Amino acid sequence: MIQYNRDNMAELLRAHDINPTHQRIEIAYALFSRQEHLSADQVMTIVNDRHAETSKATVYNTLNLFLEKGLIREVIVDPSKVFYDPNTGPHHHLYEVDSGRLTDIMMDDIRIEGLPDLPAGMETVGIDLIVRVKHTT
Amino acid sequence: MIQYNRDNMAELLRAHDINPTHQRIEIAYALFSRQEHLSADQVMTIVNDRHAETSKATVYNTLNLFLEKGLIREVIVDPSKVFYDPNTGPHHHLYEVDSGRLTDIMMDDIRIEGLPDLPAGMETVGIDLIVRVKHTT
DNA sequence: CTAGGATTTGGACTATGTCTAACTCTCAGA
DNA sequence: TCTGAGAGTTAGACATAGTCCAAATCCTAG
Repeated sequence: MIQYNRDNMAELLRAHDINPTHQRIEIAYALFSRQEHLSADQVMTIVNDRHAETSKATVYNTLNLFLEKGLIREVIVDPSKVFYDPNTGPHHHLYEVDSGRLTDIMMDDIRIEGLPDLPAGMETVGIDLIVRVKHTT
Repeated sequence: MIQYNRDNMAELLRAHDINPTHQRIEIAYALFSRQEHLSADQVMTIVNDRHAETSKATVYNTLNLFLEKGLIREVIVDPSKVFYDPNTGPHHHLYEVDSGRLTDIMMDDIRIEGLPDLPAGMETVGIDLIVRVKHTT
C-alpha cells in the first residue's frame, strides 16, 4: 500500500510531464491521498481548508491539465457537476442518486458482451458503465 | 410503424397521467416525432420555430414532468447539457465526443455479467452504458 | 358567466465553469 | 547578485444551463 505524500506527488506529476508547482501538488494530493471522487468545488474546499491560497481558476486549470495528461479521469453522472477520479484503470461506477455518493466498481468480474461493431472510421475512447441505485426507504 | 401526430401525443400524455396542454403536446411531439436525443435548448428552438409561444420555464417544467412520469429518460454524457430520450426501453448509447452526436445502441444482445451484489438497503434505478467514440484521422 | 385550481410566463436568480489581463514566481545567463 | 522572459496564478468579469417565484392566463365544473 503506497503512502501518498507531497514528494510522491511531485514525482507523479513529473512522470506525466507536468511541472510540479505548489498548487498542482496540493490538488494532486487532495485527489490521490483520499482515492475519492471529488468535484472541482470539493477540491477547492479541501485545498483551501486552512488558508485560502488557491484560486478557482487554478483549480479548474489544473484539473483540466491533469485530464489532458491522463493523470485523472472525469466521471459524468450528475448533470450539475463533474467528478474527478484519480483511478484511471478500467473500472466502473456506482452512483447513489439520492445521496450523490459515487463509488468504484472494480471491473475484474464484469463482462460486457454483444457490443456491435463500431461504424467505420471511429475508434473507442472509453466505455462507461454507471449503475444508478437508491436507498429503499 | 406508428405515425406520430398531435392526437397521438394527447393520448400518450393521458396514458401517463399528464394533462395534455398545448405546450406539452408540442414538446412531446418534438421528441417523439423525430426519435432523437434533444437538449432542453433544442426542444425550445424546435417548439418555437415559427412563433415564440413556449417559455423556457415551461420547457424545463415539462421535461421534468415527463421524466417523473416515466415518459422520457435523461441521458447524461456531456457535462454542459442533459439530453432527453423518448425511448425508455432498455438500450444503451453511443456518444461521438468530437461531434457531440448521441445515438442509440439498439442491441438486445448486450449482456452485462458479473455485476456485484448491491449493498443492503439499495435498489437499482438504472444501468447506463455509454460507449464514447471519436473519428479516427 | 364565474370561481378556482392548474398551467404558463418573464425575469430574477444560482451555480458551474471559462476567459482575460495583470501580477508573481522561477531560473538561466551575465 | 541582478535581470528578464516564460510559465503559472489570480481576481473578477463573463457565459450558460437550469431553477424559482409571483403574477397572469387558461380551462372547466357549476
